[in-house]
Amino acid sequence: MQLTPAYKIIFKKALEKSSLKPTKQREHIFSLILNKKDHPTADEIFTRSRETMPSISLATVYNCLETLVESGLIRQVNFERESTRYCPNLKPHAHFHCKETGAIYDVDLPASLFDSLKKHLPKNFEPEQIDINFNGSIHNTNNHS
Amino acid sequence: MQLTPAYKIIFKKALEKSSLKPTKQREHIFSLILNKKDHPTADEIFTRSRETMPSISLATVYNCLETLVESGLIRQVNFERESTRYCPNLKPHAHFHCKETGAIYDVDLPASLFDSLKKHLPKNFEPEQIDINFNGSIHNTNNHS
DNA sequence: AATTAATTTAGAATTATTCTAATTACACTT
DNA sequence: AAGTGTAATTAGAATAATTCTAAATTAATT
Repeated sequence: MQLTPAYKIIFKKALEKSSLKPTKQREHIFSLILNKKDHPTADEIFTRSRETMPSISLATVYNCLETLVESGLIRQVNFERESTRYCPNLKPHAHFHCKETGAIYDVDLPASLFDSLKKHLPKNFEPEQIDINFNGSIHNTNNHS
Repeated sequence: MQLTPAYKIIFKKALEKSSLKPTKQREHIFSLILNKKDHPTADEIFTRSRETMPSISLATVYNCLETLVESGLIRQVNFERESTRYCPNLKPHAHFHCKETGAIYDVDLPASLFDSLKKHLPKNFEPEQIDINFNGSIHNTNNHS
């Protein structure tokens, strides 16, 4: 679980911009989220972290996730009131939540779509973030003969 | 806190479609949400309910809200992991959450926008619901001279 | 090495929601 | 009208994700 040199620089810069320190724990958690691009919960991240960093605590996982989000390195994803999930994809995209399996999929969207959404807001509404969440199921498209 | 005759019919039909009973408590909570179009939490609804129906319990409020949502009479709105809020607006719309005041505003959107969103899904993804949430602040547009 | 500030840690506390089991209400039969 | 059965309501306990607290550790700086 290692950051590539390129990501290591991004990581350090993003934290230093808010005068936060690039600690072992923060780097560990960031690399973990980057390298397995599902959308893990804090608790899943905690469990995975312990495999290679057995001394890390759950509180630290929560703390690190918070700082990574604040620094803009990862995003939070919420579906209903399920546990918050974390996502390293910073491109404009939506999420699809399969109600059967619980899996979450990224859905890339053109930036223009986000722009046309914004046009429907009153002029004095200043959105900072737009979350688009689909909820549904995934059909099986197997060919039965 | 009374339902209009027209809404009373809608209410009964929606529940009976799922063979649920149009009870006093369910009607009370539905009318409460309809008549004050903010986006109250279960606990706020509980408090307001007790003013005119002091014997109602919090569990009943949760139960009723669940059945109203299932029957399609109201919608749930979630922001991050804040308490779930409830919304009687069934037209296609998004929500804007003011991070300063916590207030939630309905933002009407043309159905066509939801359609173009759906076009970006893989063909076998079947969305049942689409939630669009803006998070941000509201600028003051006063004229200072 | 001493000082300071930030970070991590373990465990307690919080809070929204769900669960459980008992009671009540109501429609339908006798 | 009394009895039966099913659904709904109720109070309070239980759950689970997250936050808080206070102490311990780490790292940077004098």
